[in-house]
Parts: sequence; structure tokens; C-alpha cells
Amino acid sequence: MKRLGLKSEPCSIARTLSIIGERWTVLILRECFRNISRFDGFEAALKIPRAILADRLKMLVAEGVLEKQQDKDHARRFSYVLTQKGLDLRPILLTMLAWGDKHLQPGPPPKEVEHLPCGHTITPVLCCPECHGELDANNTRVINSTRRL
Amino acid sequence: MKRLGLKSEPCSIARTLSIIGERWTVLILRECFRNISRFDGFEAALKIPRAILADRLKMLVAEGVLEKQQDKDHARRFSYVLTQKGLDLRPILLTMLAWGDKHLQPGPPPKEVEHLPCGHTITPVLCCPECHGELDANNTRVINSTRRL
DNA sequence: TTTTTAAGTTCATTTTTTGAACCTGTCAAT
DNA sequence: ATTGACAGGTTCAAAAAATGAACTTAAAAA
Repeated sequence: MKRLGLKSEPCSIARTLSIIGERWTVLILRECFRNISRFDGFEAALKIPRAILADRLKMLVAEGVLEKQQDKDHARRFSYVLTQKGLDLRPILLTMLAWGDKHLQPGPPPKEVEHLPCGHTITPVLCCPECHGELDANNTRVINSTRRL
Repeated sequence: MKRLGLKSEPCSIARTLSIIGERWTVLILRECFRNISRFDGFEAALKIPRAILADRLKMLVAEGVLEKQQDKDHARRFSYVLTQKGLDLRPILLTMLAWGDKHLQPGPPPKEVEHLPCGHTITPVLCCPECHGELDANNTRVINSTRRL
């Protein structure tokens, strides 16, 4: 992995990509959200090469996205669990899910995310926190030129 | 690029990653949203190797994310512009931007996305379209096990 | 006591990425 | 009409990264 160049870039998208800009990393995180937490669990779920998995887990722990915890019953057994920083990645995965459902899915987009407080089965939408209007490419502008979008 | 395995996966996140699961591709799209559209424009903005840029543009056109248009004044000059499918990727980039601002930024997270209809400068949030409640890792559940989140 | 397991590491091979040089038609200026 | 620059690539060799199989190691289970 080469990530050092990106981390110092003056753009939050580029910096975010320094962590999740690689498919295996995102798939590992997807499994974390499914409550997979052990090395062999990721391996079984993803058929990822062990060397890559070890490398990515190490990176995610170093970045504070996952925390490595020791199982208290078994001395040589560990859990990788999402930190708050990691949990905060969920909107990114949900947005990817919604886009894939809409554009890469044969047939109508399924709505299979449940919002627990209201009980509705929904497709998540990105909104303005002030007026709750939906955000898209036409009604948003990124202001600061240093982050360049 | 090896993407064929992922495209047929039974998970919309994995399928989405078959297109944007690589950092250069996302950075190219970021530039598209900044209205960069020509080959040399991407090159100047990103310092990306030309062979990679050519490969990724070809892929994005083949996937229907970008459209290659001929400049009508100059015969040998082209524009790569976002299709609706491509424009629909903006929420993913905005969500990445918000996460990077919150977690990879020294200092307080800047709010620099302007929602044009209401005029507020905001941090985009992922919401339930039914009740407008904010979505996060604790209050959402993905139902269909085939898409695995 | 032997076997199995979890969580890696090592290593040779294959695949990608990278950067530099080259190509090729068009446009503008001389 | 010739020259030179330019846009948008392609080609190539070297470097880096991914892959898959085999090996490691301590602890737990049989």
C-alpha cells in the first residue's frame, strides 16, 4: 500500500481515500458492520489473501478505525472492532449500497435498509441538516477551493 | 484492473466497488465534479500516469459513468462528462468529504458545502427519507442477507 | 500426547502501477 | 507549404503490490 502521499493532501476526499481507497479495505469494513470480528472470520467471508488481510487490519488499527482486542478466554485470539471513527464510516457504505442498488442492479432498486426509530424500510438519502432537503449534484456547491469539489 | 469477479457479486457494495474501488478513479470523478473534462485537464490536476488515466477513463465510459464527447470546434479533442449515473455518485463523494473533515482534519471540521435552495453552509448528513431522522451505525439495519451489511 | 486451531509470516510468481519516451493526426503560425 | 506545438493517447521496462501456497508458533482440545 502506498498511502503517505495522500494523507497530506489538502483535500478531505483524498485523505479519506488514503484509508478506504482500496476495495479489500472497504469489504473488510463491510464485514465489520456485519459483526465479523476475527481474522478467520474475515478470511472465510471474503476469500482474501491472508497477507493482504493482515496488512489491511494493521493499517485500520493504526488509523484508529478498528481496535484490536484480546479475547479474555483465549490467549491467542483477537477481535477487531469498529471504533467510533470506524462506525462513522457507515454512511459511506450505505451511500455506496444505495448507488449500487440503483445503478448496478438488474431490476428495481430494492429498499432493504431499516431505520429502527421509525420502522420504515428505506433508501438512505443525503440531506441538508438545516432544511432536510435532499442533496444532489445540482443543488450543492463546495465552497473552499482547497478541498476541490 | 481486475473487476470482473466483483461485478457479479451478490452485494451492491461490492458491485459499486467494482467501479469506484480504486483511488485514482475516485479522484478522477472528483475532478469531473469540479468541471474538469479533458484528458490534459485530469493530468494537470492529478499528476496521474497517462496510461492509468487512459485506462480509467475508458472503464468509466464503458460503465456509463462518463460520456466521451467530441469537441465540435477541434476534431481531435474530447470531453469526458458525467452522465446521470455519474452525477448520482456525488452523495458518495460528499459523504467521504464529511468523514474526512471530521476525522482526518487537524482542527474543527469545516462546513463548506452550500445547499443552494436554502443557502445554508452545511455538513451533509445521511437521512431517512420518511422521517428525516439521521442515519448511523446504531439506528440502521440492513435486512436482506444477500447484500450483507 | 497428539492433533487442531487461530493468527499470522515468508516466499516465489503474477499482475499492476509508474514514468519516460514515443506516436500521430490536427491546428496555428511563418 | 513547411514548421512547430498540442491533444490524446500507446508502448515499454522497471518498480511495487497482489496472490496463493507453504511454513510458523503457541495454545487449546481431543
